[in-house]
Amino acid sequence: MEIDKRYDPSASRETWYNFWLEHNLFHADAQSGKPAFSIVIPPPNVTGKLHIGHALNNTLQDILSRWKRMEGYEVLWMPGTDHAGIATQNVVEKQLAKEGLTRHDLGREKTIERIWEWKEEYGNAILRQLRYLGSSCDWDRTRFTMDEGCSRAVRLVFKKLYDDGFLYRGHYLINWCPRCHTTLSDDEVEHVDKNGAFYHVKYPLADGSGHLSIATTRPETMLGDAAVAVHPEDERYAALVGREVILPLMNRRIPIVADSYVDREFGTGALKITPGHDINDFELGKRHGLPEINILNDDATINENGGAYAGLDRYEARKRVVADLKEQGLLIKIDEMQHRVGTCYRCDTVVEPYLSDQWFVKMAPLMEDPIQAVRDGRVRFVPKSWENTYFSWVENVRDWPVSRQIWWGHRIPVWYCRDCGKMTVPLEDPTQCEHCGSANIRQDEDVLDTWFSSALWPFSTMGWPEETPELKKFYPTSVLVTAHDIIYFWVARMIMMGLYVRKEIPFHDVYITALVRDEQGRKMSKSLGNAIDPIDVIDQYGVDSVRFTLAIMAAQGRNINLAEGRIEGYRNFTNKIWNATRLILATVDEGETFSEPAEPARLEWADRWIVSRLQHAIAAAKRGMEEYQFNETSEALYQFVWHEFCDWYLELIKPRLYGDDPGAKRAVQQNALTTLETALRLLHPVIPFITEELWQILKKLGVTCDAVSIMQTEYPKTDESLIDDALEAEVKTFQDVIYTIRNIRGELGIAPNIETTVEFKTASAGQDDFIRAYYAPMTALCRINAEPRVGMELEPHAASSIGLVEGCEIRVHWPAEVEEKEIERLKKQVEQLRGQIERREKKLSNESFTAKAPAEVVEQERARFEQEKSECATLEERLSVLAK
RNA sequence: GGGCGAGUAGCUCAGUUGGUUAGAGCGCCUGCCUUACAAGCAGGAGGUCGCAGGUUCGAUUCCUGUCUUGCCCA
Repeated sequence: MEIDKRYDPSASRETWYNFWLEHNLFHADAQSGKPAFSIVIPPPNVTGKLHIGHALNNTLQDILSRWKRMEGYEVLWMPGTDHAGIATQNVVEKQLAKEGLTRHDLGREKTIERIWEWKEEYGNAILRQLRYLGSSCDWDRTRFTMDEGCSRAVRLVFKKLYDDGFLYRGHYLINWCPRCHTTLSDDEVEHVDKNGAFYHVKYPLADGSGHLSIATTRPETMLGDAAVAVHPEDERYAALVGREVILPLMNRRIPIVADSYVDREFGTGALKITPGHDINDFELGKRHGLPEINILNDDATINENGGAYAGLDRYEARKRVVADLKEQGLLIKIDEMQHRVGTCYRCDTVVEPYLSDQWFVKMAPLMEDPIQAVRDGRVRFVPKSWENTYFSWVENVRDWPVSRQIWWGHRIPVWYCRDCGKMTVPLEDPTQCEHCGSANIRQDEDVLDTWFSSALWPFSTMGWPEETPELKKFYPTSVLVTAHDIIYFWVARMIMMGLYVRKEIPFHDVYITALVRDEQGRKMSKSLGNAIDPIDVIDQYGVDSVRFTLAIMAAQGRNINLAEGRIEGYRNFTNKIWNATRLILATVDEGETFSEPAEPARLEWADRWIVSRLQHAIAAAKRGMEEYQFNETSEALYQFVWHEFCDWYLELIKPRLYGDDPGAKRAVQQNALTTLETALRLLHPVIPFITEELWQILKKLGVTCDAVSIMQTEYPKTDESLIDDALEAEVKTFQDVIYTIRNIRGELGIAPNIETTVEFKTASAGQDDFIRAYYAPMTALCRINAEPRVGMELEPHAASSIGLVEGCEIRVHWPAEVEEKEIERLKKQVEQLRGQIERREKKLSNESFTAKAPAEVVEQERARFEQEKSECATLEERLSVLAK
């Protein structure tokens, strides 16, 4: 039977993904009697494109899902997207701009319609890309944060929070993006280092007796200054506290206050206070009862409070302010300074602290239970160290501003009465004020932060508030797989909402993946051009190779520095599996089947050995899966398939596969095929496509169970009775003999196609038997003379090299001209051995070692020491014969 | 300034009750188109495990300091 010389991953990907879909194999049955395993996908932005981080994250979720299915669980992997308020509205606004329109030209309703249209047409590209990756999500259940069910959940939770007193409206300083025209929560602001200037300015004392020097990086905000603050224990300024200065340019009298917030060492030790435009000043202002003066419009131009500067853009205003100060002789100096500037995480515009009316969620009381849930292990972070990150946020949590001044999203369900001024927060849209009955009401203009709906995702996707079969079966979910950068944004808030709304944690485990960076450890970004596009590399190397690479690199660390070369390396691995199968199949006749197990009597040591090794591989793979050590699983399987099954087993059985004993051939085919089939099942969660393709071929041969797909088969279990430690040790010795002979041949440059004579001067009768028993495979694996020369009393042979395995002298004969090479080789080995002997001797003569180290360690050392000494003596003797 | 990480082969990464000669992939060198695979086979070179102390019979591993570096926060 013949298959192609190379594996074609792209054809395979399409064929088998469609096959799984046709057979509905990803669908989770909420009525199933099997134990449940569930994952909700971290919903990617509906505008998103699959990047390598998604590829990693979803590969791992898919590995877990496929593995658990094979372990007999009813698995739900819930897919979906989030509406990504700002990002999505931006996309459509850009479209409108091309038509010369703004959203205000269109109006709210029409704009939202346009966004829906866009979403329907282009929105779910990323879900198609997840299919490309092989994700076994239950697509029938695909959800969207703005679909009817999720929106209903948002509405209910909002009302519950309001009724319970956890929502309030406040005039607060928030982060404002002047470009997106919206509020950002603290964690949507990224801080970047920028080169700026540090301006030293004179503020004259009101009584004309001199001036105070203040220093600022943002001189334009002085238009809104409400005070100057100094440290209460700062002797330089002690006499000035309580007096006033004249605010330059504005000619306003403002007080000098004392507050320990001020850092005496920094700048001049005197700080201008602008409560309307700096969060620390805002808090300081509250303490001192200072006015909050807002000098900005929402597009970051100066408003009427900025006097002569009204109408200027903030940066233009800065220039003018500085120029005017200079002209008036109030500018002392300008230093260069690096400082951190908050920018919008979506558009990189510098954000402004801005006074605004916002809805806030009171977080501290809601976070008490989430803190406890992680403390007592109801929710477990893997790796555990991420708990620190979680705690550092939840224990210092600030109230959560949930208003967003955009149109795309869940509109805040609050109506204000123009007559009585009270608020109505109903479940259904109202026609009148519930307090005074007036119809003169208006709905809040803002929408909710996208993360508000994301926080409900684990239960809103399962049909809450209905107590659906899905909720009963699959909630709480088993594990959440996500990256560390959204522990604040998302993970903590899901735990909070789960506990608040359902009195239940949303998931048991939180597996935090590493971040994928480029090979130099830099963030992958469009502007650097260092991003690896998963779709590109899937097309280039095949999806299984990409998945295997991500899995084997998914150690529990912080970063994965991904080099494309590694994908190529693991592409070769998939091809290796393909060709191993090809080798066996080539020996199978057309129409032949293998539904019977091999007859044990016809099997040989090599067969029992590979089966024994397989048990170790199964155990390692399972351990890795259970502990989220996907790299361990992948590594163990790679090692087994390539370096044990292919390198040794297949080489060892070739004589039988190609031989003329039909009974032996059939038995070894059976053993090889079942071992291969087991390996395919072990690998399936990681590399689903090639394993399915090969498994289907084996199925036709009757090697497999009769399941429709490898997806439905059982994940292999270790059978302890098949582990044969004695045999494994014996084979290890056999391999050492082969390595020794190959090494000598290689070092001496004896060509592989030249047959050499090798003789074995054994150290015991048992060794004699061993060499004779394994002699035939030795001839095949390292081209040695068919005639065994074995014995304890062999005469020395002049033209030969010596290698030693467990005291047995292995003499490889060579033609005279390699004598010099042999001397070199021996010298190198003797030198190495002497070093080791010296080190060990030192150790053994150290009395504190022999006295304090465990007896078995000392014994082991001593045995090795004796062994090495005797080997060294043999080689030295040989060297002296050759060198004379 | 505070917190959390990282530093192991030329590159990218593994490495736990502390104990042979520290591993893998890629790259490199030598030889092979050996009837599965040149995306392959066989052999080889390459590391004082960032640096300095400490604990220990013994440290890549535990502790302290230090340098470099990444991320988060102020």
